[in-house]
Amino acid sequence: MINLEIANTFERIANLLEIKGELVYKVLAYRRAAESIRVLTTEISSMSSKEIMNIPGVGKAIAKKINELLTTGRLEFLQKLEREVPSSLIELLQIQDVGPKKVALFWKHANITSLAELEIAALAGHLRNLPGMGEKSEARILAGIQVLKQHKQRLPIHKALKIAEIWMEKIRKIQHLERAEIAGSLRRWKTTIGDLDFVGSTRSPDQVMQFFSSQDGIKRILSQGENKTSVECEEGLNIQLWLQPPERFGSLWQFVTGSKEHNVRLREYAQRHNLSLSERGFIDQNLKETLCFNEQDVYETLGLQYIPPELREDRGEVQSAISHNLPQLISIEDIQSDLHVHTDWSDGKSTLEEMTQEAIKRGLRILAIADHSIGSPDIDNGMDEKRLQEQRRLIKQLQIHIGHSLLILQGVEVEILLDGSLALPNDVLSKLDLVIASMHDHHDQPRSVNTERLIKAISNPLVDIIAHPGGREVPRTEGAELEWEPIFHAAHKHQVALEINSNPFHLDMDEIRSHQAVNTGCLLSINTDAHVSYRMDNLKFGIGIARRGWVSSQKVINTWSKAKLLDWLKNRKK
DNA sequence: GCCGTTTTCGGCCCGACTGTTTTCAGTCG
Repeated sequence: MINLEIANTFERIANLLEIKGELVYKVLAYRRAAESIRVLTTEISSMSSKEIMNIPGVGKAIAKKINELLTTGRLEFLQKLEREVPSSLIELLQIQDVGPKKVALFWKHANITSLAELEIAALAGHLRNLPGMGEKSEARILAGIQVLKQHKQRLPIHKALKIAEIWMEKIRKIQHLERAEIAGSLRRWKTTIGDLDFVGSTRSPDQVMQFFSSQDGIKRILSQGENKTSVECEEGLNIQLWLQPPERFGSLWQFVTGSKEHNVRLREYAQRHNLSLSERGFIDQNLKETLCFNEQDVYETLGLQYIPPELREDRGEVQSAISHNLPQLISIEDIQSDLHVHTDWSDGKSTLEEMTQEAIKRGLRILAIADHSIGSPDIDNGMDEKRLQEQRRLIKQLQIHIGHSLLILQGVEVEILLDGSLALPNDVLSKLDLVIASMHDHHDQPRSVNTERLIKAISNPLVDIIAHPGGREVPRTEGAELEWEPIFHAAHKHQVALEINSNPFHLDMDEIRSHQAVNTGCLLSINTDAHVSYRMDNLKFGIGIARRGWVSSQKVINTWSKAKLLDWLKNRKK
């Protein structure tokens, strides 16, 4: 059983216990354990019992359950729970404004156990007579069911960012608003975004909220107050605007940026120092306030190192900030090269010249052209020996033409075949400056087969980078199932860099794998995989993943100088 | 159910908003 399955099991237990009406702290304990396990960088099945007990949020009782899951694949506790509480109730928790108490109410007072039954009851007006319910609540629930039925998924980050930028512009034009910023999971660069959060400072909150909720593009107002207003926009996304006066802006921005789990951890730490922390600032036991104009003031008041938004997920960042031990995260300014772009020589839309000009415009020092090889699925004009030679000649000419500011390398994205061999022979690959290997099909093989296939490619001494190792395509497929640890060890041993692909449809490896890879000693490469010149702008998404994965610049070969990178390429061929 | 710079027991983050209520429970982030 893999970590994800174990984490999902505990999440399921938490949901069922919550509906059953179990003590909230017990529910919370299962949720915390589930989340720690989900982001663990080692497979639990390979851990000792002592190591398992060291997982944050895992104590005696949960460790015992993990052990039962690992040895039998089942859990008696969960099976008993499922006999008591219908599991079809869990999906009701996804409805807006429906929590565990309401679910239990519908179940116990109206014998409702599914989404369909709830909708029928709401349409028939049967919910309004339940204790604590009324017509308005019934209508809200019906609206919530409609939203859920529209299959509303979290948006990929690049789409959310586009919508957010439009709204940010609208919001900044509102009068009496002194400052406005993006917060929430978008500021933390999460791969998918559920809703948009904005924060602002003002002394006239009523007027600002009035302006905000009367903007074009709003479908309905979910709630409106002077501190917080929540609307659903026409794109189907919920948008929140939070306001505080300027002297409280820092604590507000910190709070709304989240994550919730990070904030809980931070507030617990504040409490141990006899301070109560909220979006309004700090308050001590004598009710004396400490206000935070800037976000940094929040962490400084607690004596902590400043924690960048991307790390605020309660994955040990507070502990590291206490000991002033946070990593120096990579930033977009550190990047000197893009080592994986395509041109119209294969399936790209831009020419060699256009890609080169774009790289110069972006201040890059090195650009590697890596068109698809023959043998790649859905590519009609994959590169073979002859066309690679031809392209090489043109690259040389282009290099002379543009001078020394940018070094153009000739690479290839060679297809990893089903048996792990490469689609081009070694004597062709050895003439190139850089070799990227990747697999684009047959992801549905068993985990061990996929793993072996990838490791065979990694072991080829001519391979420098493995691109998008898992092959996920958001949201179409999660890609190949892999045993990551042996892959990391092989990549480390053969000094092959693993890619963080910045294309928002890939973002592969993800942040957890990236963290794990670096911990195993692997080198990473962050590339755009741009198929048209302006897509080099996607780099920011790859950087977001790396920063969320605690990656510092030394581990990323794209931050290296020309000399260092060329040295590495030369030496590893030996 | 977890956990400890007052602790192996008694806590466990905090405020905003809504709706159904006459003072609060539920939900959310």
